[in-house]
Amino acid sequence: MENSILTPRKQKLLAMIVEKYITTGEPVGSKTLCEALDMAVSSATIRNEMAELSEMGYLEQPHTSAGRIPSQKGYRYYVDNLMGVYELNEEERRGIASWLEPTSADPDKVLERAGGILAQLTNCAVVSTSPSDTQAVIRRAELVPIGTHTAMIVMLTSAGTLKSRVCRVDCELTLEVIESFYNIASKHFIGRSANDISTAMIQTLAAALGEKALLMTPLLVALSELAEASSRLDIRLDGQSNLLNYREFYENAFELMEFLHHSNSLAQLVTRGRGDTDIKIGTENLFRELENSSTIMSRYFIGGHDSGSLGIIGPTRMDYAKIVPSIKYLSQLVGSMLSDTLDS
Amino acid sequence: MENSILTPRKQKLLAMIVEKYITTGEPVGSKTLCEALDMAVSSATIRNEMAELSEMGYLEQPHTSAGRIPSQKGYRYYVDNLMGVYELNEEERRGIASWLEPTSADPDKVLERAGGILAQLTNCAVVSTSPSDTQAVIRRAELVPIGTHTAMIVMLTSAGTLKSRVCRVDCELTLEVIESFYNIASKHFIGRSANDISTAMIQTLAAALGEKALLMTPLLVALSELAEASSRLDIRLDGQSNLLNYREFYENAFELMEFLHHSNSLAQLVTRGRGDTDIKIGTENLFRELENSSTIMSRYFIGGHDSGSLGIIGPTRMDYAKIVPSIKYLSQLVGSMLSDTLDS
DNA sequence: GTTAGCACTCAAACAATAAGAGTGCTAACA
DNA sequence: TGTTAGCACTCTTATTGTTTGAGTGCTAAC
Repeated sequence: MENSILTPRKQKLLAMIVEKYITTGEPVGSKTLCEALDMAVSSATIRNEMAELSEMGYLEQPHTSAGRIPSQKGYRYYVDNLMGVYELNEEERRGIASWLEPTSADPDKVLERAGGILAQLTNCAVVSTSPSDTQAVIRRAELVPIGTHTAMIVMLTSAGTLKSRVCRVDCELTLEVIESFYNIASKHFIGRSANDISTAMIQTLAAALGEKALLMTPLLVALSELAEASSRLDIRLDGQSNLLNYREFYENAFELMEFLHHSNSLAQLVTRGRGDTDIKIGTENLFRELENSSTIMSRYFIGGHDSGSLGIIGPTRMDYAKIVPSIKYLSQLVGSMLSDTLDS
Repeated sequence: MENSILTPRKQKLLAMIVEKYITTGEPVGSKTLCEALDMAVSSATIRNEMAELSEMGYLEQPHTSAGRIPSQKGYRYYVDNLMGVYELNEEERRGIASWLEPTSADPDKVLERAGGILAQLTNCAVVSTSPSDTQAVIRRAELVPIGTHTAMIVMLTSAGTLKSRVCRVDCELTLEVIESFYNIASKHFIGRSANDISTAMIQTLAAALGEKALLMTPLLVALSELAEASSRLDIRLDGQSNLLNYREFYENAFELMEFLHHSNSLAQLVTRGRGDTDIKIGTENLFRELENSSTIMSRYFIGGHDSGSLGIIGPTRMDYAKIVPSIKYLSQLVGSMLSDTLDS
């Protein structure tokens, strides 16, 4: 981007400050830097440079007599221009793979396992979504009688999501009712995209049924609820408690945790990233609750199609250089495992 | 129980101390008690009584110059003998009911809603289990082809739990394969209790299949995994973040949260209580992670059958007198709602 | 452009003090 | 015998002042 603005030495300093701060969590001062530095340059010079970096907005100071810590802008510059693209070595790759592979082929199980691994690897909270497919259509809709007045409605989409709901009808579940359920389902639901099912449509449908409507309404409502549920993202959350280990979250732990359990917000978070792997730092996340957090979101692909997300939420002070390749590798692995089972 | 040991005045004092401490969170001293007390008795007398209560193990002192707080034994005595059985008034009952009722009949939705309400009402973490039935048998087992080599196996039990798993077979999913799946399923799975399906049984089954075994094995494995999953309790957790608001959990927040996400432990917790509503205080919970917590677990009944749990986890310093009736009422409400839909 | 040196700032650590809460004990009292 | 007043004692908490050390910014010399 605008890396021409920073001299090579400033770049090197900024990188060192970021990396040092990431590992120690303490503001880093000119002396520390000077020692850890091979360039034969005195702490005074470094101080000058740091003063300039501060003025430019890349660093900030908790208080006058403390060292510097990277500002949000500093992290951003580091991530965009300075961060070494660390490659996982063979051993690490194998480690991850051997953890993931013995899982059963089931997508949910794969993601559960992947979430666990990533949480452990990064010490952050992990968010992931089940494979989703905007092209998906409703493939089956079944009514399974549970009692004389109770039925379970099951809906299966072509994307492989299965949702069910138990519902109760006021009259007895006669064969006739069941039959007309199947008629309606196959006529108006099967083959349609789950997004197309609106409450308006349900209402017109019910109206058209005339007197039979009373019996069928709860079933239709269940169907539309299921359609709604099928079209909504299934979001997994793993390793949330990891975040409780970071000082920076002590104060607002409650708010942060509440936020994580609020799946609406998570859905926005997860769908927003464009690009293969998307890093958002601090307020770039737009959610007030995340202003001290960074998120790294990555997409996985099934048979070449963009199908889901895998990412983490952690403190801005995180080891981007190590975490990014882990996420990339893992989401690629997840993608290929799911492709094996789903793409055929 | 052994309430004969405590004089009426000691009982009254203990009750007051517990209640005061519950609301303020501060150790309570003799003077405070004396003021809040109608009995015409001086602080000195109260001090004598408190000293005795301490000696008997009902109270403890954080440090010499602090007031007293109830010990675990003190809480226990309070709960067993002193606690007023507070009755929810009509308004409160209606409030809870009106929050719960508009939910759809689906058990999972009902419990989700109930969990939310209880979490808000008690400011604790809420644990609940879906209706389970030890008598339940496998009712349907279906194979839905997803691709040429991939199938979704769906299992439905008579208790109304639906589980599914995607799995992959090495050969093409011909009609023949599907047919023999149904043969095996209806012969060895349908009508059986999920508990009866063991890996040993799967192995003998596979052995008996001879050369067809290779194709069928992944399907059989999936079936047994599903049986296992169906027989396991489905545990919901709500309002976990509430616990982050209590001072007493600040230090071990991470461990506590980890514990809550460890469903094995939760399952033990939830199944252990005998009796209608079961209160466990501190170390009575047997889990090290809960030694500063109390749990209140209640069962709900569907059509007269003990079917599931609803309970909370919170600090030992909780308002037992108010929480107990809330839980009781709510679980009774849940029971009757679920009976309406499921028992027929 | 770099460096040494120095005065300056500020947080963190420490010690000393004071204030206050609450206790236990004793001796007197009903 | 149970109750009470009084008092010395303990221990926490808050406050204040002091010291220490890290780190800075600036200046003048190289």
